[in-house]
Amino acid sequence: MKSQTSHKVIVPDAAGALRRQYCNIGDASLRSGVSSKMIRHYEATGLLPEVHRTAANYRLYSEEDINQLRFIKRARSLGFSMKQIARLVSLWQNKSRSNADVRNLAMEHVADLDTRIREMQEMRHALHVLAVRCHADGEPECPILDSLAVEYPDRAD
Amino acid sequence: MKSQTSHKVIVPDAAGALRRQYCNIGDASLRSGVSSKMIRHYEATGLLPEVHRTAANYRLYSEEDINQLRFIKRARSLGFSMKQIARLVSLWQNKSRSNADVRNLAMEHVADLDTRIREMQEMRHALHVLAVRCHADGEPECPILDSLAVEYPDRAD
DNA sequence: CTTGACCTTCCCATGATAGGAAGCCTGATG
DNA sequence: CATCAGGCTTCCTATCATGGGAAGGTCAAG
Repeated sequence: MKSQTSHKVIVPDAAGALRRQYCNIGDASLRSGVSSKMIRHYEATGLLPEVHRTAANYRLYSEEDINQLRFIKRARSLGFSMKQIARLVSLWQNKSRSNADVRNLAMEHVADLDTRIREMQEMRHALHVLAVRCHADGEPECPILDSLAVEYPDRAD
Repeated sequence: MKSQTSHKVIVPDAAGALRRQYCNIGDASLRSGVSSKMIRHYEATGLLPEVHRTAANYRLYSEEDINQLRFIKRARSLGFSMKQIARLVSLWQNKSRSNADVRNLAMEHVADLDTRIREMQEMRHALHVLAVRCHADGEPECPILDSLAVEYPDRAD
């Protein structure tokens, strides 16, 4: 069985002592708010390091690992992409990072959010204008459908 | 070869006459603004009917087909999902539809947009607050990372 | 020893879109 | 008529973040 993986294996002898510091993926999930599925996925994509394993191949998470999961969780809740989060984690762990780099990353994401918010507000506005023009009286006549069905524009967007 | 498909085949005899009314997928794409890829995809998922084919199995699009593509294109640009668009198309083609149904569908989507806009505005706000607190002076000290790295919250979200 | 709750890996699905390969068809040119 | 470009066909793959589920191994309590 996979003897050439790089993570350290916690041998049974040491299990008693180490169980106090390490927890299984289920507990890591509970304590971080990240599902076990996603924890494994983050590991597979390199966002998380390969953690320790028991002799039975169970993953073992340290406090530090769990803090990293929480970091990722919070970054996700701010809408950062996985790629951005990978950069954030790397900055976080780099003691000689520049806070300017972090802020640039954040502002890049803010600009991205602004774009998407604006697009959705435009959709929202257009739709709402159509909806208030609709009598909604049970008749087939409907300005919303009429607007979608305009015939003339013979050009690609 | 696939003799049991349901679409009508335009036989070569009729080709001359029908070429004036029908166009290939590339032209349909240009005239509707929907990529050929997506036109085929919409057909595969049942959003579009199976169109006519030439004897060589090329798809042929009528004016009506192209209008339906434009309808879909505009609904997409308003952010409706494919499922919602399927409902919209079906209402559009139902001459005894109720405009109340259409407006309900639209308002459902408006509510959805509102939710997503609000979520993104909250992210945007939180991030911006952090970003303006960051000196961005090249030092490692960074309130953005600090905020992501808070240690205490030992609970699932 | 059995049982149930956990863990492992592997595969599949979502939704809308795009890229690409391999092969056939068509129209225009030499 | 032969050829060549470009358009068409189908089929497979990828994206992004997430989750569902199967088949099988592990562990602790009874």
